[in-house]
Amino acid sequence: MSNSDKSVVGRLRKLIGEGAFQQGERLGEVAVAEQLGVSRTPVRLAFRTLEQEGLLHRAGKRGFRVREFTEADVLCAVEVRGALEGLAARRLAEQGLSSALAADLAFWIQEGRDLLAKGYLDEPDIETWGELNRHFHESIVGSAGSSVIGDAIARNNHLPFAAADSIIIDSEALEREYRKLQLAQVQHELVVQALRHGEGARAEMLMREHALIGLRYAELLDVGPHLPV
Amino acid sequence: MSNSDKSVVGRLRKLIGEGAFQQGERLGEVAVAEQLGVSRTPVRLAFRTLEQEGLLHRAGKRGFRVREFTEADVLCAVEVRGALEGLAARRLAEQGLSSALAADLAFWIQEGRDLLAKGYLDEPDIETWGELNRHFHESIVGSAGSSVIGDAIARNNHLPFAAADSIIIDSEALEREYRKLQLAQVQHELVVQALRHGEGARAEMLMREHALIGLRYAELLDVGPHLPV
DNA sequence: CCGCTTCATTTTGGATCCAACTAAAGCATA
DNA sequence: TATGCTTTAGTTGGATCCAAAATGAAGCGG
Repeated sequence: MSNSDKSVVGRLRKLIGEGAFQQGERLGEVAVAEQLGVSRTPVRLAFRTLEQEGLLHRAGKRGFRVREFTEADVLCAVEVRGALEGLAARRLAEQGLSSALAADLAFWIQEGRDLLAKGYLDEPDIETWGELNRHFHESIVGSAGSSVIGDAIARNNHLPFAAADSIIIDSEALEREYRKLQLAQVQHELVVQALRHGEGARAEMLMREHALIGLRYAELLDVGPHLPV
Repeated sequence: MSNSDKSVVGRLRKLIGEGAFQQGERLGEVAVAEQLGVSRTPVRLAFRTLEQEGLLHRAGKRGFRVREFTEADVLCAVEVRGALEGLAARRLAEQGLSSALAADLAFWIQEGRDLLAKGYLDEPDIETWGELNRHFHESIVGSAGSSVIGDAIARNNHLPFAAADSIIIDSEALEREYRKLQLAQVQHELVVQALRHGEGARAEMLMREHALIGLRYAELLDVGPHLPV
């Protein structure tokens, strides 16, 4: 809420995400406060927030430790997002798309088509895709009839590797990323198709699969064929 | 971590759950601090925790408001738990049950059978069922290979109506509750059966359905037949 | 009469102080 | 030498103080 408060939480989140602290390292309030140049109070507040976000957890009776993540945790966090976004998609399909939402989704679909139409990817496209991808996912989750799902996803997304916009990993291999985004675009369009037809189960499954694109699609794309789109 | 800190969070959680504050009511730090007889500091810490738990949310640029819940939110929170527990069950089925876990689950299944064997329910049984139900669910979620799912469920369970042990609502109508627990027991046993056979999809769906028992089964049980168990 | 600006009150954020508790080191004794 | 107790340093929680920001009201001007 306040500038500094947010900034302390944000800066710590960033530092943890960047691996500035060792996994499992004990964080003392005074040490962190000095490192960030603030007093203990905002750090204490931030620790509570970060604890709930899952980035820190209590170390016995005193202090906090940096949460350590295994590969299994990464996969699990992605699957959790898939399960939750899938739930949102199912609910949306079952309750029926409003025309406003249908138009909204169609707009982001078209944005994606436009982005990919030129047949390759360059640096600024990554940011553009991130934006439209975020809008697309937020439109679906935000229209599921309750903010509870969105909140759960937001909390899960605090794990740095779980967020939906962590698709782009390698900005060096833009050709592979282009093919990945082609697949993502196809999945987006299929999800919208399912939503339009009220196919709840299909929308859910497509969304769950879509969540895995950042993890499981890389090996396919190195050797796989180009998609005819 | 500290007594008072936990107690402030816990007391506020309880107060909010009991509806001591009006939905959407603005909570001032000083007011709450005086009401609880502590200084502002622990209240400020507690507010951050409760915000992350979803019980409070920021009111514009100043202060927090009590989160207001609609019926749709309640249903959604239960479905979220179902989706997450279902995910845990699926993963568990796919990775295979350890013999230790199989024994553990079998134990809680047997506890459930013993509890229901006498053919009716009395007051202390409610607490007993709550215990074994909690153990059963925790065993599954805690063995899914990562604490990420469990954390997400724990955060969701902070919504007072979403937790798995909020099945028992009406301790006046013990006969209906007995039939509800019979169904819950059957579902537990079916889940374990699916887990044993590695039937991931079935385990997931059973778990998701099981989550709805507190919401959607009441109307059935008023008029429905007794189960032959 | 309406709108903008300014001021005062209220509320929150940050810093500091003190007390309580924890963990570890050191000492003594068996 | 090992075990157990005591002491001590370090860390965290709670309270209070001060400053900054925001909200609401009052006053001024168009």
